[in-house]
Amino acid sequence: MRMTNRPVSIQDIAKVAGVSHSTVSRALRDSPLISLEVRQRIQRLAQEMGYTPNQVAQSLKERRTNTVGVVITSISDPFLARVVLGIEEVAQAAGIQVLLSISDNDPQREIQLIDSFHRRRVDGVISSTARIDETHLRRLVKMGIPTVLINQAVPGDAPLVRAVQVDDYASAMQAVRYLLSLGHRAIGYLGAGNRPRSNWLRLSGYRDALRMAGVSANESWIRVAPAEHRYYAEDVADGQAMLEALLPTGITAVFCYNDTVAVGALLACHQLGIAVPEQLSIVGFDDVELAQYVTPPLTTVHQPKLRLGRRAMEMLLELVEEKPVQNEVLPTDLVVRRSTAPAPKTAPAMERRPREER
Amino acid sequence: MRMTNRPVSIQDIAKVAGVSHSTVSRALRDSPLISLEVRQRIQRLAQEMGYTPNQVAQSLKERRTNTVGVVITSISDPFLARVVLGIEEVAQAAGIQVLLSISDNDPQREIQLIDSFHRRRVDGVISSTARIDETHLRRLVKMGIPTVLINQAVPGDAPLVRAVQVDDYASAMQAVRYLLSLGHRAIGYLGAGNRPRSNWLRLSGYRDALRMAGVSANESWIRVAPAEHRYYAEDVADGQAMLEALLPTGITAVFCYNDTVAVGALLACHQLGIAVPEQLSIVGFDDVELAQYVTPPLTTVHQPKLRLGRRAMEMLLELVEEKPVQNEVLPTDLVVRRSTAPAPKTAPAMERRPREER
DNA sequence: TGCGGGGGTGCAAACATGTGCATTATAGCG
DNA sequence: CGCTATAATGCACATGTTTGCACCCCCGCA
Repeated sequence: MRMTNRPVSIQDIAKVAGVSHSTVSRALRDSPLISLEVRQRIQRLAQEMGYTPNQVAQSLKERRTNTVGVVITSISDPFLARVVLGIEEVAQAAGIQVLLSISDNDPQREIQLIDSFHRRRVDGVISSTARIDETHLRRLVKMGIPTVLINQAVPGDAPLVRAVQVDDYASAMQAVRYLLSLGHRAIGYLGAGNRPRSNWLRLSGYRDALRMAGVSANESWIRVAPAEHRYYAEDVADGQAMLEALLPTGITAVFCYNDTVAVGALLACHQLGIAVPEQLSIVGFDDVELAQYVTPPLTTVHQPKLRLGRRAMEMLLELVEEKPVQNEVLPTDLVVRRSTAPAPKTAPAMERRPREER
Repeated sequence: MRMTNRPVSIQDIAKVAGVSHSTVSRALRDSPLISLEVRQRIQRLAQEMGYTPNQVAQSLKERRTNTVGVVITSISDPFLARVVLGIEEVAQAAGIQVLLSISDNDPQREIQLIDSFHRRRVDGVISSTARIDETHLRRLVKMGIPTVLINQAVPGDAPLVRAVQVDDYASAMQAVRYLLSLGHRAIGYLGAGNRPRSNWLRLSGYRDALRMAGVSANESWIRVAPAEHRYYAEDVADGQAMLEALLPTGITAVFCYNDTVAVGALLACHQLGIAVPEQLSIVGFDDVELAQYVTPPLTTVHQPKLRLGRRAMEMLLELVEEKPVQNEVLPTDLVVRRSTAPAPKTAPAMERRPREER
């Protein structure tokens, strides 16, 4: 029946108990300096009065907030959702709070977010935004905020910045080699220009796999969605449009930047009456849940999304504790489902037959 | 070239400028009490020294943290992802930070999270967890924390608790009536027991729609996944299993608790060789992105997910400002895609034909 | 010259907590 | 009986910021 709605402080308890606030503070932390009797009385009192320690005061004193800032480009991207889940899991276990912020790939906003994190004195930052530029990183470094990057390039000279990654280049290469092993030669690439780094790495893996197999490069097989596209939801539409534009080149398979683009491609095939995988094989990247549920289920490169998130958080905690920590590269797997098949004997999938009406 | 890595405070600036820290504080907030000359000099100095105000100290003083806690059951649920996006959007615009926590539908953990929010002195809480029980709410109320619930029941006696909702009952009714209008009579229901309230409401809408159409109730048409299932990802498997169990009852259509369950049902049909919508019509709920991308695209009840999130945050802000705020119900739409068709003339979809090999 | 007033600045308290040090009381021992 | 060691508690300061109030200085006016 308190009249004021101000939460109770140790001062309030001290007044009731007839001791000083220091005694209460010590009693609540079970300090042996306080006699057992008083300790128990105060603890009971705190319980009764509904005391909850004020973490902002503690943070001010301890110079540590037990929070980390997490920047992601989109929360609708199922890849990032899994990563965040991994981060959250470790964070909760360690008693630290996640400040989640969404940047929509807007550099302007990213700067604001980083400033906001600094004002709030987060203990560290995890970034899984696609194109953090050097400027932001320098900002973070200058502020002395430990930072872990997920699937991003790590600058050489930054002492408190680490990264967990996946080998985009090698993974792409493995995927394309699998298509080659199925007899495909005319293989397309559908990229995402708004993730410059990973797109470039996957594209390079694709190119080198072809080159090493003796397939002469054909630039018209390669499409990359414009970098201005900022929202995750655009990936599907991009995939559709790019696949349609790619068809006349006579490809028998496509390797896609990610599963979402691949789903777009698949959708275009459905609409154009192209049979997957009989006429066209499709390979994605990420292995998001959706990949299993489309028809046919997607062959794709599995990324250990939960582990990426978990390790990022673990590394960040170690960084905060000033332990030495190394950059890490986690392994991927090619998971073969039903969207890929041996290359058709006949000429490429150019003849469009109208889809049977239902 | 600071040696210490402690961020600069107004004290530090004061020392350099040869004034008191109060003067610096006022100067930085552009107080007319300070002479223009000094004000500008200090502002320039602050800039040079890389000063960033310490928000935790401010929070302590102002008794306001500009943070809100958000509890959701799962981040992988695309419905919640959109809701969170709406929340974030409004929050960022208002300069407040979102503390995101995931409960995995674990009551134990939810209590911990609410305590953690209280310790951190969040200004308010938004909950979109499926089965917050009275206990938690009482806790929040007793702490005097303004709270907005999304798609949850709002207790009558709680002054600082409001809700934004969708009319589950009416929406379900509308969906089932649509199926009835297509000539379906044997209509199944696939539910989710781990969302007791909304599941019950949707089930009731389903029941009443049938009853009002003069279709005699058949309890064997109704399946509800066990309440113990805690993870979002289980929805798909539940949908698959339940549909398979339902088939022998001779239904020609199913209304599903949400799109994810519906996708499970769809998947089961693909595997069992049942043509959708020719042999079986499927209706989902939520209208998540995925609903458009499966084949055939799902007919579903559209929930205004972004708006739910936005309004929740807006209402919370008003609540914090001690303005009067009303509970709200947002409208839904039935969006008809290609997973529904008139009821087949022939007997129900019982004859399973093997799926053609590919 | 003395006084009032106003512009400009500093002091100190407050927010809630933690902790080194001083202080008090008590008991034990020479 | 007095001194010292020890147990138990309070004082005061620190964290970084905001703000009411007091203060100082100078100018103008009587």
